[in-house]
Amino acid sequence: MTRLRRIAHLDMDAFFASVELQRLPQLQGLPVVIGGGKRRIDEMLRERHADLPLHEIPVDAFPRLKDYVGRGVITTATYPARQFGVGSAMGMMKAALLCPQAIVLPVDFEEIRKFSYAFKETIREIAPQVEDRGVDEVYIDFTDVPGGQREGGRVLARLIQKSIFERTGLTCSIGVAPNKLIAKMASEFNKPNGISIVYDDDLQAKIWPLAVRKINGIGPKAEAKLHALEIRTIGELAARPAEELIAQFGRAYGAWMHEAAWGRDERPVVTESEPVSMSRETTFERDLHAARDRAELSAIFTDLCERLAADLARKGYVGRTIGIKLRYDDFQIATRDMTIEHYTADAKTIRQAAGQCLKRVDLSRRLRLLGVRVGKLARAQDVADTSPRAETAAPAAPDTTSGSATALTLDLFPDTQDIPPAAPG
DNA sequence: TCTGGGGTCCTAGGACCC
DNA sequence: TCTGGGGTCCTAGGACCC
Repeated sequence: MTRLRRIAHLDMDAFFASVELQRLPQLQGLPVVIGGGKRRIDEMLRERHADLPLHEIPVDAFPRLKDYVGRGVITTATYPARQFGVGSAMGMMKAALLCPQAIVLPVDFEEIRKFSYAFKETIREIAPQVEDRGVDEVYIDFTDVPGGQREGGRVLARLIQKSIFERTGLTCSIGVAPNKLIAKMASEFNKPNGISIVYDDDLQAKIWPLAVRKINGIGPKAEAKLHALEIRTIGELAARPAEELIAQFGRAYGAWMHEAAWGRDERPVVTESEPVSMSRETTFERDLHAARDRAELSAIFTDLCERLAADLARKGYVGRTIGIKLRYDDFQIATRDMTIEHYTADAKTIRQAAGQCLKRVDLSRRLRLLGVRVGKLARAQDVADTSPRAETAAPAAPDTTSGSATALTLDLFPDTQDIPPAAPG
């Protein structure tokens, strides 16, 4: 029997919300959304109901969307919440209009990581070729796994679903297809807790009727442009000559689009990869101005650098390109970066370089977000010269640890005298 | 009262080198 | 006083994804 290439895409169902519902079964069946602000609602609950275990806290005690104030977006909505039109990436304020009675919970990253690790380990024990696509998604190469060919992959998919449920209590949806592109689309066909098997021959019947936006890699911009060309479905995309798409979208993207519409994708399942960059960013509770809110911004900036340095250290990486990101009140984004001579994971070095970058952007406008990024990463152990000392190693340099905090605070958002005051409003 | 935070990859121009 | 290519690195922005 010839062995077919069988690739699975597995997507956990409403992952963030489902994880919470493991601890809070009394919310089962209710509209619940995860996301939003930085307040620890679960901690508030625990304070107020310190005498009760989590699963006994009355449903009435949970905060509702209509009471929510803040700038967050929804990370995940339970299926009952989705009935109201509430979904991922929607602003909380808009969601509150659609479903005011929905319960709001914050993301518990620690818990999410535990469940993420658990379901991925479960999969690897059955099928070792797993590609990480974030906390709640993976690709799996079924091709050479025992049973991976039976019923086109359905038997193995069922085994994985059952094993994940037994270990975590969570459900997932799986698509199995000849490649990653189709598998990704297929995993959406029978959500939640579904399995969907697609063969090469199913292209016309199952893929071509779908909207072009269903292709992983066609986003809102490309979709709008395709619509302007009267291309709405994948079939309509496939009907256009590659040359036309290349003329419209450029050599690489146009050619890729054409291949995607014909269901062709040879990308392998990549089981290991190295990070390219790490970053920390934060959206302020209210827009801030470099001159007027200098102290506040400075403190936030330092905190971002320190957290980023801690991330790098914890994961064992150093980097050479240090950059900043701003989002202005009109949502326009500006980035600046610079590459330094020596790899670093040191908070002060990062802050110093990022401070240089800040001097090169317009700080007269109100800011909504500030971010710090380190790129050009290398493993700390692979780079000889990475200790914080090495970066500033003037032989006789005095230890400036105690005094430098002040110096760094002063040099941040420099020359603020030159910055015109913010427009009134 | 719209619109989070963490990533990847691509493009394109300029510097600089051979 | 005119005119090469190729290659790599750096930087800024943007599309897209989870």
